Formats: sequence, C-alpha cells, structure tokens
Amino acid sequence: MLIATYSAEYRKRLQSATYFVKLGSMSRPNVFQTNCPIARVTAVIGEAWTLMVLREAFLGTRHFNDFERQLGIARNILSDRLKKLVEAGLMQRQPSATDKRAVEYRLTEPGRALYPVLIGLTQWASQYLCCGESALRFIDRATGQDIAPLSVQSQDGRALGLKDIAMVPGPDADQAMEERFEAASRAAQG
Amino acid sequence: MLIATYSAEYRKRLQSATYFVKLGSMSRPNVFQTNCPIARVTAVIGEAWTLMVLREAFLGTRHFNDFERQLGIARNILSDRLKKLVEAGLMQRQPSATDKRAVEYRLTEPGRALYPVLIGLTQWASQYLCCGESALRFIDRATGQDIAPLSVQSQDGRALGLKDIAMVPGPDADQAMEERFEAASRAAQG
DNA sequence: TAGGACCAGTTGCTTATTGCAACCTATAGC
DNA sequence: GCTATAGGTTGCAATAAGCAACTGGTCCTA
Repeated sequence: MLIATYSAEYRKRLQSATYFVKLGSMSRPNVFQTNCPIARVTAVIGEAWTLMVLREAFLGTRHFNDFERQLGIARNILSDRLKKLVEAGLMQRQPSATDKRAVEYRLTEPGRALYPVLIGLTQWASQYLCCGESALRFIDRATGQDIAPLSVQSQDGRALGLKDIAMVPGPDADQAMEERFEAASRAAQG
Repeated sequence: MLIATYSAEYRKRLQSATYFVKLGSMSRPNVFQTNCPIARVTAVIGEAWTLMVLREAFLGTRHFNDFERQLGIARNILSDRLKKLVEAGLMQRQPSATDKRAVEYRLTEPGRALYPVLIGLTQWASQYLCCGESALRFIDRATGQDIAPLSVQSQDGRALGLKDIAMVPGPDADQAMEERFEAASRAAQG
C-alpha cells in the first residue's frame, strides 16, 4: 500500500527520460527507459555511496552528520544521495520533534524491503571477499543462531539453483526482450 | 574451493589501500579498508555499469561486442569493467577455441553465486519500481510456477523479518564496530 | 592470396561527477 | 548575547564517464 502512496507520482518520473538522464553517470536514456528491473534498480541505488548510505540507515543512523562521520562521505554527495533516496521513496525526511535544527532520515517500507538484498550482498561478500571472516554476522534473535544463507526457493520451499530457474518475459516485455530470454534460457542450460 | 584459487592473491590486493583507492570514484581508503562486507562489495560491484554487465552475463552474453550492443555502454568503460570483474574473480576471460579473434567472458563460481542477490534486486524493483509489471519474471523450470519471493530464513526454515534478526560483530570486528552494533540493535527494535 | 568485414580492444578529447574546504542559516544552550 | 551544533550550499580542482576514431589481428570470400 505504501507503494501506492509514492508510485503514482514517482512512476511518471521513472518513465520520463530526463529523470534517468540525470541519474548516476550512466546518461543513456535508452537503457533506463527499458523496463528491465536491474536497469531501474541501478538508476535508484547504483550510484556511488548510495548502498553505503542505505547500510548506515539499516544500522540505525538517522542524522546527516552521523552519516557523514560514519561513512567519511563528502557533505555535498551525502546531501545529494539522501535527496535522491527520499525522492525515490526509499527514505523519508522528517524534521525532529524535539530539536528544530535536526532532521531525521528513516527508511520507508520500500527501503526496508531491500534488506534481503543487503543480507545477500553481505553473505556473498563475507564468503568471497572477506574469506569467511567478516566484521558482521546476522543472527536469529529467537535462537541466537546464524541465519541461513539466502536461497532462491520455489513456491513449495525447494531450494532452486541457477539451472533450476528460467527467466521469462513479463507483461511489459517487448519482442526484442522475448528473443533474448530464449537465448538466455539456452545459455543457462548449457 | 574456487574461493581458494583466487582469494590468495586477490585478498592481498583487497587489503592494500591502493587497490581500493583506485576502485570506483570513492577514493576513501579508510572506508574500504574496514572489513564491512557492504563496503567491500561496493568496491567490487558498486561502480556504474558493473551490475548491468553482470546481468548481461547472467543472460548468457559472452562477447565484448554483444555486451556493448545490448547495454549501449561505451567501449572503454566496458573494457574497464570486464577487466575489473576478471581481476576480482567474478568473471573469467577465455580466448575462443573456434575463433581466434573472439574472447569469451563467463561468470565464475563466485560470480554465479551472486544470483540470489540479482534475483532479490529484480523482485524488489519489479514490486517497487515497475509497479508489479516488469519485463522479467523468474519461473521454476520444474513446475513453470513463479519462484517464491526471496526471504531471509533461520536455520530451520522460518521466515525472518527485519526485526527478527540482529547484526552482531564478527571475528574481524573492532571495538568501534561492536559499539555500533549495539546501537543498531536498539534502533532495529524501536 | 588480396580485400573487406569482424572481433576486441585503445587513444584522445569533451563533458559530467566526486572530493574538499569554506561558508551560510537557523536553533540550542548557557 | 555568545558560542556550539545541525543541516545544508557553493566554488574549485581532480577524477571518471561518453563519444568517435583508430589499431592489430583474424576470418571469409573470390
């Protein structure tokens, strides 16, 4: 439902070329006007520092100066990223109730919905970039155990590997996209 | 085991400041020398276009010119990103056996291990950026059904929300990091 | 076996982004 | 009032991306 609150307006901008042209350094409207979700997600969280800002937000940071201190990010860049995250509906900007100078940046529902991705990235990096020993672990509060590695599953809960799944064109796919999926499907099999 | 094949050499570079300083535009060694997995993953796949190149690779693209055509990426940037992905061990570069002009870029095991993340991003974007109707769906080959939404789970398969999990310092965490997690833990509860 | 097309890049130039420091406005606290 | 703090903005130098043209091999056809 929160989707509905921001998507009506936001969707228009997503579909206008000028918006994407200004996003990130990838000024290729043709790429971002496709409805490939990865292209769109790149436009929204693909810029330098954006993922780190989100990580900070998940760690509970809410204030401009705290983001700056924790990340060592330049203030103008931080300002820009927070603005874009708010625009994109991932975070909300709220003047503090107790201190009129202060502003609080918090994740919205769409923003929080990214946490499986953040966890997936963390698990991947811990395994492949930190050689299994990172500074960060996730545990299940109820049991204290490490959480399970993120896995792709079927509706009935079977774990699915890369070869068990297929990409198929969705409702918005065009002809070129459909042809690509057939090629991709063959490639995945081989 | 494939980890072992590239990590011995790669790990050294990961730990040297100069490597990170040159990665992306975020020339802040202090950030990337931390062992925060998100910081590291940003260094490796956070640059503009890198995620798109990976998406292409998952779609079965293997040749330089095909990446260029499908993405509309500048050739020098593509060259740079492929080089870095190979260096980082996510892709491998192999001269074609049948055509001596051609080169094949393929995902390695560490690269393929990113697919849950790609799927998570796709599902998130489809829901929040494409309003549920994207050009791309994933189905279970065995049944033809859509796959399940990516979920974070406990060891025994319970679905875990953001509030059911806690971040705790791992083996490589320092004092400052430990203090942060306590703050983060409190923030997640509230 | 000469000529053209094709693959995988590289080079040089222009434009857009980032990093850094200094500055600004409004509020808080004493 | 005076100083410190919060959340920015502005201008300038350094860096990265976008674009077109060029290179060095290899394939293919006549």
